[in-house]
Amino acid sequence: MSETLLQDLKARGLVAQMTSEDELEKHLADGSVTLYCGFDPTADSLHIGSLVPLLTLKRFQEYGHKPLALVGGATGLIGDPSFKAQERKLNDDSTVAGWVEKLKAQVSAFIDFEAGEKSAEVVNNLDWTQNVNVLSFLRDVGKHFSVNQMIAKESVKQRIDREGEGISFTEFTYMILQSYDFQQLNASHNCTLQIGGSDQWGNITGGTELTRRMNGNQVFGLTLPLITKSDGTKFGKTESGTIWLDANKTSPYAFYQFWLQTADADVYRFLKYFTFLPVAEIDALEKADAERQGRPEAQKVLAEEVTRLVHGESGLMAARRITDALFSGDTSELSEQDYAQIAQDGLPSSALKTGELSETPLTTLLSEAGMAPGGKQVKDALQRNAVIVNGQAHGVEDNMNAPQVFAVEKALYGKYFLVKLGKKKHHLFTLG
RNA sequence: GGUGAGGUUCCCGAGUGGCCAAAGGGAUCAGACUGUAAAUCUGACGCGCGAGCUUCGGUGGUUCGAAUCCACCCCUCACCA
Repeated sequence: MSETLLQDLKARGLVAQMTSEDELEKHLADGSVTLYCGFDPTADSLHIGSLVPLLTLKRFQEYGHKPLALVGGATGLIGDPSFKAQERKLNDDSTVAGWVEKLKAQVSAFIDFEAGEKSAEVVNNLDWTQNVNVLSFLRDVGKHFSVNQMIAKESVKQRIDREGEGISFTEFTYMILQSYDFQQLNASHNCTLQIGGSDQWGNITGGTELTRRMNGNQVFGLTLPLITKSDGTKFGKTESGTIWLDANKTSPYAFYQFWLQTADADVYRFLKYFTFLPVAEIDALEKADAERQGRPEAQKVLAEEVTRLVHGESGLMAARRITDALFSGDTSELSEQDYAQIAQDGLPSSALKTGELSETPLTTLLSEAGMAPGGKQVKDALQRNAVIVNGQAHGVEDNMNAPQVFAVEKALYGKYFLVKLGKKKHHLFTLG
């Protein structure tokens, strides 16, 4: 690799801010550096918002550095106030402890633990926080923080300035805890770099400062950009909610579809953020797409690359299998095995109880199957003939006609009904 | 503890006795056009196929009638102590 890591990161647009660029460049060139990134347990799975930092740890490792993934067993109990509009509810400690275990496993999938000197490690800040004595913490650590400076941080400013909001001492202290993590990791692992989202800048610089004061060492910080979408909506959410990394919460198929639906205006940027394809290759793809009329290739490349990174080759194959089946237009050509496979691969599916059909309107049936949040949406689709069962469109007149719509003789292979609501939502009903 | 401002349907936010299932915006969903993209236009958007049913922090009350008035309570925020 003739390019340096920092050059690559910059070319990808992955650097938001960093502490003293020249010195960091020199430091990284000097040899293997130990760096860390924290992930707080705020749910039982990470979502794609954490993907950029995770992949960045991996990028560092590929360039010969040693990544530490910190799981916030302690900080997760407090809650990071950075750029949060409101004070958050505290989660109880057994819940957080359970989440910590899940995150550990998830984070581990992205970095290499068998890489000699640069082997990754997972650490938990509860380990060095839980037995700290309040008084010594206040005297040894707290003394290094100026409340004036803390209040001035952009990340808490809106909470302090905004009419009608406030910040508890608990959340206000979060920054000190995170700073303490950096100082501890510097002492125990010779960790000299922290990376994180751009919202973490205040917390990270707090840590570099504390480490300098307590350990006398110069350490560095680098933040990654906030992922934005061209249409201004929040990245990582869809109609069905958050896109999680856990295959049980977001199936590889749904995950693949998420990336496939990326807007043209975002897709090349996302390729740089979320894949390991060389920047030159991405630029070439963009050029090729622009020259060719019609549908670009980029979304497909993005979906394949990211799905493979998160769910592996088998997850990707499953996602593609379903996608090909559902969007090729002609689902009647699918074999019986294909249907069995589709359900197993992650397409939402449910059993159909023939006995209850006469009592159940389609609106209830489909919304309860999870195809729509309420019967109203199904009704709306029915009025537009947008409900398609095994290739046949149905309108409102069939609403109370479930037994006919789902008549056994119409089932494919005697048991399957593939229902399509609108253009993108599919559900497989199985008799029995 | 005191003073002030607040708590409305996913979010923001109007509404101060009937015309309120509750303005407007956002988000979301469906349709048209497309390329499973964007933009645009159309429709939906408490629940219910429907008759209808249940909402405006909570509980009681006034009234023919309450999101709106009264009492008490809970919660949030700001400032002061």
